[in-house]
Amino acid sequence: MYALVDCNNFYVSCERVFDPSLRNRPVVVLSNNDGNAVARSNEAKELGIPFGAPFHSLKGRIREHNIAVFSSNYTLYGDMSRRVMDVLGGLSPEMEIYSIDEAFLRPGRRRHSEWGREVRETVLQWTGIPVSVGLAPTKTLAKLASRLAKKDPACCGVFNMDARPDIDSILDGADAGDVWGVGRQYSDLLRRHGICSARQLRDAPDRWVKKKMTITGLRTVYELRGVPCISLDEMPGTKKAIVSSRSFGRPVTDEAELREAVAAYVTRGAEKLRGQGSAASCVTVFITTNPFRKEDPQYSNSVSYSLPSPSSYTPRLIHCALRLLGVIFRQGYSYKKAGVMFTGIVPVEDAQPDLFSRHRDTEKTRSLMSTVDHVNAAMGRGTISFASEGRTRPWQMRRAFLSSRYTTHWKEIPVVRA
DNA sequence: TCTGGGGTCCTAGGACCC
DNA sequence: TCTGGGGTCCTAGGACCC
Repeated sequence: MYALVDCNNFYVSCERVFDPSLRNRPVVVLSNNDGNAVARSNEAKELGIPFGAPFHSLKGRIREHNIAVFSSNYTLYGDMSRRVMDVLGGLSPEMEIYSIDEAFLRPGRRRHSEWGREVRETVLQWTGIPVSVGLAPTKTLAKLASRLAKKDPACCGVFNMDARPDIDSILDGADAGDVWGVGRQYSDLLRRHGICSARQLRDAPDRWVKKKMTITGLRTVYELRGVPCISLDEMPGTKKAIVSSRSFGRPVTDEAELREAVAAYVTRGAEKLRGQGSAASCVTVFITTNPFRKEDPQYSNSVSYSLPSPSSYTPRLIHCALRLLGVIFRQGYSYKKAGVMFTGIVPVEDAQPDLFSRHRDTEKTRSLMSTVDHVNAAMGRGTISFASEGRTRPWQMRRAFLSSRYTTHWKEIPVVRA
């Protein structure tokens, strides 16, 4: 038996915890750079604002309906997520944190529906975040169940598929495209073959599914039949690729600014690398102009370099990335985005040094980086930064509607008035 | 002025090995 | 008429997830 616990409109809910005036009001949260709507309150969904709608296309409706708008505040959402997961961890012996706002759990021995209601109430009371709970014999069905828990107000946020005798009609009522693992492409393909509902997908012939949707698709179908094929992953492994990239707040034409941005992205990526005890043996840098500005000349390029020995030493990685940038940078374009990717990731203790190279991570470089990481963790990110990242950073992303970091910064803590 | 930022897995095909 | 058989590794591309 699996449970999927899913935070309702998570980013919006985080904002609402600290600003009760947002309740019952349409709220949207924008992606990085205030680009698109990535979270919407139910009221905003009812106004017909789709997921991913570009902010600039919403301005009329925002004024008209007095919609509250926020920039993404990942410091806040990340910390609220940690709190929710802490609570969930105490309510189940086994847990897989699946995303910032979802976790798979094994319900205890208690009656499942009752347990589900307790989860919901506890998380709400302890964190202020409303969640939905889907219960089913497989993860895929549990995902579906949590959707249904949200859709039907009568189930009060908990949907236990096991307790339902009418499973066929439940699957009849769900689109095949709403099944976990079926995206746009497969959804279109299935529809062309007359498979529209989750039930039709469940009952499709194995051989056909395997041929069209590979082994992954066949697993999904088995899971719809109640045969568990996807197990709980309690210990997510180390990442195999680490990407750090951002769109700029405004077009960037100057190579010096691009160099600052790339250095800053390397710094972030290298922190992540060290955070999981890894080193990277390959660095990739990419830059691109704005593909939406069709009238502008377009250029994008990327280039990789294999390091003589794996590294997680920020200065070395910055040095390497800036040289790569020099290879692909072309004067005369307006750049919109740049990024850095680390691959060939190995555990630090397995990193094979190069016999002939002086450029290798040593005890000294590691302890320097560890000190920097500790200071930044304790005093806030960027307390120690690299000169090449720049000070003013005019290229930084737009975040015009940012709320406070209520839970992680003393100066931004909420004030209670009598 | 204006459109996000991360990740994973699977397969086919080619190079190469004995 | 008939040109082996079995493997590994790597990459690119395509699908998916949040």
